[in-house]
Amino acid sequence: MKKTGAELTGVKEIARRANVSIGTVDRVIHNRKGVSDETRQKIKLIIEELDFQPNKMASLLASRKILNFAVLIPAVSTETDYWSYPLNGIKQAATEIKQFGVTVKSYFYDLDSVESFKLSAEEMLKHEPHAVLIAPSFVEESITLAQKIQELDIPLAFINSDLPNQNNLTYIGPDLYQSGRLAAQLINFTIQQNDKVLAINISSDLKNDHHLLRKEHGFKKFFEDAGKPTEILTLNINETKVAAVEKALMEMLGNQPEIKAIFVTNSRVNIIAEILKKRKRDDILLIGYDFLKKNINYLVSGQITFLICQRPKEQGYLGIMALYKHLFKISEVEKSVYMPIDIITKENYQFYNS
Amino acid sequence: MKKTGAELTGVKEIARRANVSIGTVDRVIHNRKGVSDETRQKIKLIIEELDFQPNKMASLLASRKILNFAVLIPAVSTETDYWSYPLNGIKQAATEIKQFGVTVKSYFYDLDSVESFKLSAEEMLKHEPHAVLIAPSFVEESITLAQKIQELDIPLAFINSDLPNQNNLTYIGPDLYQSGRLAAQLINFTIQQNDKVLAINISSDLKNDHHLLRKEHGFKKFFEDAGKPTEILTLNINETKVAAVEKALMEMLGNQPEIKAIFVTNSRVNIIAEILKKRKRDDILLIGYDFLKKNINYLVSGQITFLICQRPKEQGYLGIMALYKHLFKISEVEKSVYMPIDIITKENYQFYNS
DNA sequence: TTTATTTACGTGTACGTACACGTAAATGCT
DNA sequence: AGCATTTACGTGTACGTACACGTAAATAAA
Repeated sequence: MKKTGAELTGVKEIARRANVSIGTVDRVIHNRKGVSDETRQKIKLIIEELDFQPNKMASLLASRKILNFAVLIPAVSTETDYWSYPLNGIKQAATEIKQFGVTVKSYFYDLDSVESFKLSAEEMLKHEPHAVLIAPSFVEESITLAQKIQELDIPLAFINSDLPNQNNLTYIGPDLYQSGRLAAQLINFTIQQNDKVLAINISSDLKNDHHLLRKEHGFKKFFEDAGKPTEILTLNINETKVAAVEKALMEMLGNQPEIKAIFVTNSRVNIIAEILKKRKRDDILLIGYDFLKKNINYLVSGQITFLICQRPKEQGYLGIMALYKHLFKISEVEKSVYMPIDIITKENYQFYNS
Repeated sequence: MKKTGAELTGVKEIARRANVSIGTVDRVIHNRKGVSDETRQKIKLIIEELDFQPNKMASLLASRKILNFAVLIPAVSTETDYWSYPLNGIKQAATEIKQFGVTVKSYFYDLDSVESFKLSAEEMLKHEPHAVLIAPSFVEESITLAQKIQELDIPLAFINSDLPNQNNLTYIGPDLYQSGRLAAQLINFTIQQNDKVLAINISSDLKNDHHLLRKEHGFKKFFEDAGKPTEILTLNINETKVAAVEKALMEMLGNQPEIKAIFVTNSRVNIIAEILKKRKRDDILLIGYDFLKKNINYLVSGQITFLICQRPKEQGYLGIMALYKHLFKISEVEKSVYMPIDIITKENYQFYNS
């Protein structure tokens, strides 16, 4: 640990070289007025020459900023612990930037209730955050919220799903279409000539679940592009209860005995796995989404072969860090960050620190 | 941006509550002597009560530490650009922690020359780094180096491959055995009853390349555990030139026409891909390692089906950050961090920011 | 008992930047 | 010309911590 000797950088050195006080240098650095064009230019030149980078620690210390970030995401439900992963990422980021004077407060909404979204959003805005991270599950309400946030001139980040043209700072999340294609590719490896493939959407609000449609689209497009004659069937199930799903599934499988692979377009793949296990249908390849405990269990026991996963924890982590980097001017933030599309199997799940 | 009002935290507040000066509090915080046990206890109690966390910015500023990190990794060779990825991660980390007074200097060695390793290591130690990150490719020489580093009481991190019992701060890298198993699992999906599988090791120094052996072991163990009668052949090639590889490969394929899948145990899978393409053997499934440009090209064109990858960039990034977090006491550092084992295909490579 | 040493503290300055305030000089206005 | 305002700076203090230095009191050594 060496000490810094007589430094050749810093506002003091700049001031010395320009024959002005550090106050003037400070004004130039922060683009404040009160400096003659001549002096300003001279100082700017010296800053360039020295490649001066303000000492972040000193700067943060002196400015004693306190920033409050707000997060609006779905609550962890009993049905799925998916949102616990982004939340963990958010918490980790919060821990890391706490020392820089940033607090992160999370607000939750119920995925089954638009009303809860609106209420939580309102509550959040009441606290006048300096930056906002949201998972815009409900399209219309999210647009309304995004516009309010924009009027307040607060940086906004989206995770998990994107909303076009909302002047948001960044979007961090999956490319749904492409993940559907990947599922198709994986299935395509094991499929024989006359096998059929089944895509299943399970959601209590099917028509509004744009996620599922994008994935299904990518899935079908792959086979189309591959020029394969493979028949792709679709099963939409409007309920998430096992009994209802079982009824629909078994009817389909009864009518279509050639089905040899099933693609479930979301994390509810464990419901299908449970049914297949019960019915002893281990001849069917099953592929679905997300690193949930339930799903991992079926991955290990063999009912599920592949899980596709897009780093939910990292989405939360990067979302917060993007806001931080923007506000503290650490670096530029990318408008869109698409997460890698990970493939999880029995043989690599141990190392997936979701 | 709110200002901090009258704070209830900080050494000053602790000093006030304990009826001592901040100097005494400072001594307690840094476990220095010169404080009576009684006072020390009182202050420690108050610190706990307040859950006091020293202001990192102020602390860094006041201590004006300047730390030099040294990195010793293989040079980017013309044959493979693999090491450009860890290097990029290292550079990114360097950029991020530069503002905290850390400089990172990289030293390179030639993977074909033990001598170059020793020379670079010596050169590195001359500069008296405060922390060291190395990729210990040569086992014996690395152990010698690790011991020297330990004597100097400098924190040491390994990436890419581990060396047991070297008192290193952390290891960040792949689990080779398990990645071999994963390759086997992927191949196992498409294999028919009587198909044979070929594992190929390509290295100019086969007997010392412990990486390859670990992977091959995992690969074979999978089939063993699965209780499959699949025959696994092995081909060791001591040269990396296409002509030599081609001769060995074609001879093997000629003798064993039932080979339907090939597993290359390192990034030289592109050599095999080139040969298979030339010989129009697209009936063979090919799987290998690493997100290199050459490999990605064959992934896109279809010769290679899967690439297994263990986030080389992240290894470099995390290695540096681990040293940083340790020295700045940001957080505890894990002894071993195994990277996720990623599967790259034609359908997801676009989003793999290696 | 006197002197030297150790213990247990307090004080002051520094780190590099931010920002409020002060103030000469220049300019504008009537 | 006389006064108000603006321009273009300089100065001082603060941020929270680290650390060197100073010093009174307690203890040990003579």
